[in-house]
Amino acid sequence: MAKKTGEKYQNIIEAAVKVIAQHGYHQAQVSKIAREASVADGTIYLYFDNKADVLVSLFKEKMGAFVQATRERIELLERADDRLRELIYMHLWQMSQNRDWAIVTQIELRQSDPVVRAGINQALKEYLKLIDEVIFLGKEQGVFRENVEHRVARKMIFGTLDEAVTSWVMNDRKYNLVSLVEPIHNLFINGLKVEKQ
Amino acid sequence: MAKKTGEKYQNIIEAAVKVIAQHGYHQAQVSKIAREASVADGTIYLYFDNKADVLVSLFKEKMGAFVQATRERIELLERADDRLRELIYMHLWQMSQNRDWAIVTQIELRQSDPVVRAGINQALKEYLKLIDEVIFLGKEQGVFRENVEHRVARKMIFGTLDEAVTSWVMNDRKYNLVSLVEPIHNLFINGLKVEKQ
Amino acid sequence: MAKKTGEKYQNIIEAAVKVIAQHGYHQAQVSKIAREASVADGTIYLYFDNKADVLVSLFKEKMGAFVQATRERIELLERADDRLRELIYMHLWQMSQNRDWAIVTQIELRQSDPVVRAGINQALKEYLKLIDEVIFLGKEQGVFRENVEHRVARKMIFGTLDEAVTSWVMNDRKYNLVSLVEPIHNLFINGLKVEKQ
Amino acid sequence: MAKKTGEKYQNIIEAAVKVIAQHGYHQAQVSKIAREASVADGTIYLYFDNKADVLVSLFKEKMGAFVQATRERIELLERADDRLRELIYMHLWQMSQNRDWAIVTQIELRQSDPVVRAGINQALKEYLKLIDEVIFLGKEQGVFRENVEHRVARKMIFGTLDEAVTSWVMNDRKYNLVSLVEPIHNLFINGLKVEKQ
DNA sequence: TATGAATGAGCCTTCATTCAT
DNA sequence: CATGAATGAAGGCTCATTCAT
Repeated sequence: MAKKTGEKYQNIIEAAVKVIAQHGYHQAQVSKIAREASVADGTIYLYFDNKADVLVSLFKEKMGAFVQATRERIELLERADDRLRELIYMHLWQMSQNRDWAIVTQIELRQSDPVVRAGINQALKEYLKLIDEVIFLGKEQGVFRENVEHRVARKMIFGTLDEAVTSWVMNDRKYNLVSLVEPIHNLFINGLKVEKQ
Repeated sequence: MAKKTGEKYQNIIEAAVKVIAQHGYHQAQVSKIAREASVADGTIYLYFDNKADVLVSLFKEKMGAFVQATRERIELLERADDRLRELIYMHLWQMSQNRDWAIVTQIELRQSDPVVRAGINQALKEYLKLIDEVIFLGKEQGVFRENVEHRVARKMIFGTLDEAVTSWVMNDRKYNLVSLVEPIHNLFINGLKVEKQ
Repeated sequence: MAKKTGEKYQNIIEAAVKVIAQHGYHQAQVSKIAREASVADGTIYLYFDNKADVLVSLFKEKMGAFVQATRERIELLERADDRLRELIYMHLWQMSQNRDWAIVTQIELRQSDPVVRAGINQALKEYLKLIDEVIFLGKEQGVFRENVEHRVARKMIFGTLDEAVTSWVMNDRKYNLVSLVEPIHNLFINGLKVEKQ
Repeated sequence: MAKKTGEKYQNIIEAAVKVIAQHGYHQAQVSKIAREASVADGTIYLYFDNKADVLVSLFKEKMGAFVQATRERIELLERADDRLRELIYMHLWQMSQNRDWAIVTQIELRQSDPVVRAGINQALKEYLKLIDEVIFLGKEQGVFRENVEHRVARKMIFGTLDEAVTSWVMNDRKYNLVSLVEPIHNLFINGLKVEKQ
């Protein structure tokens, strides 16, 4: 039904990101997005099934690019621990590069209704799969412990990065997010404990 | 103006948790909460300023008890690493004990509007402070590394636990959440890396 | 049912005048009047049938005193034109003496619902009767023209005074209302026309 | 935001007059007005900012036409006393022509809240200005006395006409309002006093 | 394809009144 | 007589979606 291509399709998605970032999820009415995209309200329904579809599509498009960029970069590296560092870097760097997107993904889109949430979670799986791959590789390479539960490690990696970005956005991005790459990586690899002498 | 005590006050909060867990945030109308609490709609406004106040109060009450219970338990232990394990345990155990509360806190309340969010974040700070205390203690005791950034560690601990519970709720609680205590604690303490022989 | 006497009865009426003058008709809730009168909400219903009854009683009490005071004063005078001047004077003087009452009667009570209006109109009749008496006397005395329609003259007298007070209240009582007595009386007696030489 | 023109705009205003006249101000819900105008509730908000705006617009539209029609008619006449008679005639005639409008303007709209009142008073000023013009002209022409306070005269003229129409509406229009033109005019011009022989 | 005017379902909150104490 | 906690009905407004042009 909805033609999910074309210049206007992209325009609408960009407009939605901008409007949500600027006015917040609850003030991002269809008509406001339409105005920002310089189309009529009804035109949005030629490209999307409904408002939720706009939000899910937006997340999928952006998240798809996000994951792909990350994957391309980490696959240039050999060792799993280096890949992990690169994944952390890409996550924080990409978020810090796009102010609007960070606000939308960390704050605003979390207010959305169950339908949108379901779509978002679907899109997130691709990213979680990427994280899993790094963990599995690390085990294969003997770089990560065999007895690490990969599901737990995945939660730690994603949960920490997510919390880091949310916290950074909520604190009005007062510090350099990328500066957290090394401390986070260090913590993931070495844990909290003091090394035995 | 609002009398924030009494049996009805508690009833309304319990009713709100139940209704939100059962019907979702966007279907938790004041009248539905009132019916569940066996009071008239107007009675809610004798105890709360408005609907947002119900939600914020609910979170503060529950979160306050959550933090206090956790604090009481961990302070029985000496070592920071044991306290961390107890904190992880209490977090996961308390969430797994109360199905409704887990749904409300991990899924539904995140959809709330900025006013509610602000109140929630305020209440969360107390918990983050508790996590910080454990980290600082660990450094003092020489159990955790001095060079660990406590803000980063705090994000790791909270982010991981939060993600773990969310994931568990979203997967319809198919597994035992408390079984994650040891793997998570192990990961936090030892990190991913293989121990040198 | 309602016991329309006693100290509290008076207190409630005075409280109602004060609250309405201060907060406006639409912000004059029963509970606010009760608090001002230092009684419980329910107590009001021991002295009045309902809220409308408070307002009507209030108007009747005050208007009764208003009319009686006016009547007593004008009956001291012989000539109808002097009585008319005194009536104008009493109307404007009494209103200018009691700020709250002027606001209540000219602005706030006009916003009331039909039931209250009906009660007010009833109470007003006594005053209109007094005006009529002056007109009839004037005709008898040969001071006022016989061919003046008394109903029309009554409307002129009441309408003008009413408009004068309303206008004065709405302009924040910036001028001395009593200074209008002579001009108004003059206009009533002589009309607009230039006297023939 | 509100598009204050078009056929529907007029329809809604007419519907509002009808509904208010028929059911009273406090029973004139937006949905009732919408039904009467054969539009959806929401459509009203395409043409008006809110309910108060409907009422204020209604008054302004009607009052504007009222004043203009009166102005056009009186300006055909030379003498100020003739103009005054025409103004009285137009006031009473226009009111007696439109039963609903008379009820709305004399009874129902006076119950409105402060916001609406403010809008109404603004619109009334134009009419008071017209009355002033007649008074000034009369003085210039030597038809009215120079020492008549124009503000007082204005209050007499408006107050009397307003009271006459209100009284007529409240008495269920049992008599012919226009029959009051001559007596009122006579009273305004000649006053109450008996002419000296 | 594109438009944008029209639709109408849905909900938080107030406050006059009651009645058990 | 007096209290005041509890009741519950009622309505203005928003905004995603449609459809005639």
